[in-house]
Amino acid sequence: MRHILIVEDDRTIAESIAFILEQDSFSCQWFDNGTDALDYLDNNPVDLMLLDVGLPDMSGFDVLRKVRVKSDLPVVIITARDDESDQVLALEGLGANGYITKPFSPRLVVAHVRSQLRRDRTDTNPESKFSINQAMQKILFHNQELTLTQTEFKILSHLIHHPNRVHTREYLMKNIWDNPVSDEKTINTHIKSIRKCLKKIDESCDPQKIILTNRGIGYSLIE
Amino acid sequence: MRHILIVEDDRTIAESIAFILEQDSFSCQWFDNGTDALDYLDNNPVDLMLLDVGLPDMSGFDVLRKVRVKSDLPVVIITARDDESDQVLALEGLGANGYITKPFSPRLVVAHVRSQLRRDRTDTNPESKFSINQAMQKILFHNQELTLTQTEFKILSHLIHHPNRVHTREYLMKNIWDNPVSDEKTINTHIKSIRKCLKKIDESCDPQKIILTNRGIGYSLIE
DNA sequence: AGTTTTGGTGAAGATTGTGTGAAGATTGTT
DNA sequence: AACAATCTTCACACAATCTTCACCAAAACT
Repeated sequence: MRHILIVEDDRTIAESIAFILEQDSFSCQWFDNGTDALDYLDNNPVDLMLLDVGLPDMSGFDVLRKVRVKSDLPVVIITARDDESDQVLALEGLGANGYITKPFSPRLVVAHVRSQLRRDRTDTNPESKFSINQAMQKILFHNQELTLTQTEFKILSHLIHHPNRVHTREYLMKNIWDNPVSDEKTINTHIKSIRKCLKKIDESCDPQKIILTNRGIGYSLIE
Repeated sequence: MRHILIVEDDRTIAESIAFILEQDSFSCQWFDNGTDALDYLDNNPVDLMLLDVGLPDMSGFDVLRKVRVKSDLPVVIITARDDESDQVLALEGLGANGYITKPFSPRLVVAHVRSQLRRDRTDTNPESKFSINQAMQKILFHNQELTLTQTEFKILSHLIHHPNRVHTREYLMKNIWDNPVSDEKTINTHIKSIRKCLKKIDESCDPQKIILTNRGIGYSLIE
């Protein structure tokens, strides 16, 4: 569960944000001033900070400045002032990660929070045995690199991006080959080599249980 | 140098964004439609995508959807519609990373771009075997100077600036040559000479392990 | 059980990509 | 203009990869 730190001196706003975030299975901690929030941050694991600019003891920008001395924590600014130069300052000068102007709906806040945390999730997705490094065109399986050919890489990417879902041969053909090959059996062969690669990394695994054959339809990757 | 993909059908807007980003030492590639942009994305290393919603051939949201099938590339939406539910959809439902509503100043765009890219910075890497002196157009390898021709310098610079990442031949062609040469094999030859230079400095190294060939894709430098 | 359909497998051949040296073209210098 | 340095292209050899195919195994259906 992700833990969100809310720094906002308007109790009503803070509570409505907390309420909606908690419904979305985040946990929240609220402070109405910068000092306490910074203190809390020093001693508690926080995943993201929602930070109002207008605080009683110091500006939200000052809070952000102090946070940035120590960490890269995602910080989303909340403000009543819809001033573009403020936004530029926050995002570029101070290292904010997002910027929401009041009035806003609670859903927008959740959207921003999710958007910021999305990357972390994919980086370290402990549930999946796979991770993809698109830039390097590499796929890790149990944190070990698979040596795949380009076609194999494309097929496995598709499966990983939509796990637990059947990919028909027809679909794979259309999406992986620019000018589709004539024989659908070709895919069988590629799946075979992918399975062989998996087996090479983890001798004890059963590749047919990881990449499932859906008879008469296609293949699917099980998480 | 970070490479930004701009997808925007209004030429004036696209050019002003590109201009300001290039001043800020980003490199840009512009397309006025989604199809071409997606095609480009398949074959080129892009660090961030600026995506207009109103495109001639498909909605920006559709483009984003297709991008997300394959990658976690940071995507910042640009739109004329200041509609909160659109923003929620983009950020939460489709996985956009940022959202800018028109009209906006170029500086705000830069701020968003910087904000998104801040996290994965790899500027000063003390572990690298390479160091670049841009002003002198010199590259040191194990603290010894490489004697490179101008083209070789440009290629190796690109690789060093984005290590652990595949550079397609297409990408290198476009970014290194002003008027691209016709034959992609030319790159092979330059890579060959760069590898030879490395070998000359460090007899014991394996240049093919340092500059990796990614068959069918391109080359990448391993750190 | 026998038959039919579908998937798995390995191997062969076709296709494509890569490394290499050398030749010719281009550029820069004296 | 002559020369040197550098860049581009090319042809060839070789290696990796893709596709196809024939054959066998497994499952589904009668």
